[in-house]
Amino acid sequence: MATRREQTKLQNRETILAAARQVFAQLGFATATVRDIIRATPLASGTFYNYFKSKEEVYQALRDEVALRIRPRLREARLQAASREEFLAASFRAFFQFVAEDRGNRQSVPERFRMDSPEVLVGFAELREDIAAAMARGLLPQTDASALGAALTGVAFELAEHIKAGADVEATTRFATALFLGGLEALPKD
Amino acid sequence: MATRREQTKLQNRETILAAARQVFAQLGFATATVRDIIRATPLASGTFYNYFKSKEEVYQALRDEVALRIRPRLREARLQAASREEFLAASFRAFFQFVAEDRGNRQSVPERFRMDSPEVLVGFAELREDIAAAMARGLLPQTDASALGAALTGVAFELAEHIKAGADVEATTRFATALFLGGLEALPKD
Amino acid sequence: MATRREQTKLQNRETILAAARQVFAQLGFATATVRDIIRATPLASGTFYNYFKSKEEVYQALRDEVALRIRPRLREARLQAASREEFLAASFRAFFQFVAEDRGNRQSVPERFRMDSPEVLVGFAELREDIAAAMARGLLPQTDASALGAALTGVAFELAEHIKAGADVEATTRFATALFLGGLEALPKD
Amino acid sequence: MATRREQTKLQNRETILAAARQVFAQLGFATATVRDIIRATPLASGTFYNYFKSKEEVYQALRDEVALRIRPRLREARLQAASREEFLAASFRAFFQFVAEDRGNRQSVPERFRMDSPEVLVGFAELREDIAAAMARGLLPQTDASALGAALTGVAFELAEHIKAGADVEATTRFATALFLGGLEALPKD
DNA sequence: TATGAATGAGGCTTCATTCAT
DNA sequence: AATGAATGAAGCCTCATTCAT
Repeated sequence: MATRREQTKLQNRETILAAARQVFAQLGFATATVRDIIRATPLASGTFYNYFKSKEEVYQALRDEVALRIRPRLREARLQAASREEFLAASFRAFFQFVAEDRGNRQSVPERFRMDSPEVLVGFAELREDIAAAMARGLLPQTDASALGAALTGVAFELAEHIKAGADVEATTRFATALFLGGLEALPKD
Repeated sequence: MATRREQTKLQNRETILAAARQVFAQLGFATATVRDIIRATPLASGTFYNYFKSKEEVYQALRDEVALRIRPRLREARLQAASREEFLAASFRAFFQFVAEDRGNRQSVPERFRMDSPEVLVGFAELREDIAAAMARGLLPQTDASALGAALTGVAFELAEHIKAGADVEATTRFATALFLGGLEALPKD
Repeated sequence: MATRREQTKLQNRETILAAARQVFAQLGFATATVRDIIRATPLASGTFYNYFKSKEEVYQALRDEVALRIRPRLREARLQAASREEFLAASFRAFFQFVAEDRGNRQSVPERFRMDSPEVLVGFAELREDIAAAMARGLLPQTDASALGAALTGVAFELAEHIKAGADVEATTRFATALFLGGLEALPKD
Repeated sequence: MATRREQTKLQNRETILAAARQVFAQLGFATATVRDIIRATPLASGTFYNYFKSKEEVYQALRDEVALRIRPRLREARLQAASREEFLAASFRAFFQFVAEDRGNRQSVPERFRMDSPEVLVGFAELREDIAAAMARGLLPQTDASALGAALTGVAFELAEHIKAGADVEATTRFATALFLGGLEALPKD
């Protein structure tokens, strides 16, 4: 039974997370303070600590949320791909769509290129695995998997900024896909 | 002869900048404090303020230094390019070499992808200009210049991490160059 | 039948007191917090306040318990004494035995020489009365009753530390008794 | 050269120590807070930390001061003693006089019977040594040195309370001396 | 009566900055 | 110009206590 109290608890947690999202987006993780988060909330300072032990912990929770939403989508896109084009297009599209959705509700990746949290690192690890698997499947050419991963990531994140600024998802996906489709042919073979 | 005094002044400025470089590299910009910088210095706390108004200002100065060293090299590489391949290869090589040099003396870009300082933005602007010029010159195909700039930037910065981790400059340059050389052909025309 | 409820109440009170004893013994009164006590309990924080208004009040209650156990014994020992030696020996023995018992079950006086709680003060008052009575009975010489009380108390408490550290009750009693037996003869008469 | 600044520094240190003395005396060590000390001072909160790292450190400094003043006096009294009576009387007198002096300027042993600081423990160790030496010299009878030390200490501290309350130093010294002079004769021999 | 989340005062400490020397 | 102590705002966090359920 979801009693009133339990509801309030969930609500408070959400309130704090929402405030943290906003504050991190505005100030960046390192600059933001727990106080800033609390101030962006109608709650008392002590209440924060009933839900999270520290700024790090909220951040973690936020990250987990984001990663939980995006990672499965990316994975699926990559695993289901039947052709090289699909592999690339589906991946970019999934990512850009995600960013576009977030554009509205500000649930987004707080900082441009803050890519060292555990969750994100797991995401990168998954990408590397999937690239290796795709190479094995013949979907991608045998080349430096690590460099290829970096290139894909770099282009994706950098174009994501365009998406955030209002660029079209499909057009951007086409651009990135074409770039790699052509580029992969030319890459030095391992 | 005011020279002695002026020398000391320059020296103190350098002392502070060196300390700041070290501290930012170790703690990151946001975590580092003015105190940390002063502590890494034989100078007194008040002295810091004779040279810089705040942590931000030292950071700025550091950025300027870096940009001053890298930007002309990039510009030159791009302007002198006689062919598409040279345009790409020379740019990537200049950037990766710069990063590789910094690898040693720790003068490096403190944080991964902190690309919002004025100096860096100027760098981006220059890139956009040069891409437009290259398109006009027929060196690059007519495509979305902004997206292309983003893709180049993304790949460059992301592969720079590989360089920092010890990857070979020439091999990495070849990889990035081949990727774009092939990719550019396939890009949707504007 | 309100008995069940009353039992629970008593039980909760005991639970809290036991936790407080443990916590005070470990952290000392001033360092210990109400939270610490609650944490050492299966009860909720609010419940504490159904039984005690504050940390001070639990402490008081604990004191009262201790005093309730030791004071009658001391009183009886002094009142029943038929000779000076018995007066001294029985008093010391009663006190040292009590301390020795506590040695085991950790119900002990948490802090060395915290002698300002009302209950303890009553104990001192009783001592003074009994000394005066003993002087009247001729059991003790006519001397400064207050100073004598202080001396007895000082020796008793200080030797109690030896008892806590494992010293023998009888030997310690003999020592203290002999000291005062001899000393009383020599005291300046009032 | 004692520049103005150095003087101010010394003065501030003294200001803090004085405030700490007062605060500890009033609230006890554990209850007192750094804030309390600062508030008893015209200084800013941060200034405290220019002089002491923590409450513990001020306390230590205070202890050292007290111990530095009383310990040599006690030592000398005991070492110079030519007779048993002198040994006892000089010791008690030195201690009671010290307490009496402090009565006025509130520099006193802050808490009744807070006898576990390092400095105080050194004082006890010295007492034990001196008792052993006095036994060797024949000044004190061969008996349980540790128990004797405890008895002396207990009587001294407890009677010190009388002194603080205004009792006469000489009379109290006579009382304590007589007690032990008589008592020592009667003690069980080792 | 028991619960435990919410509250906000208040503890400790570090920080950027000023300013007398 | 250099110094470094003083300042007090502001960070983090824990605490005692209340109060709706």
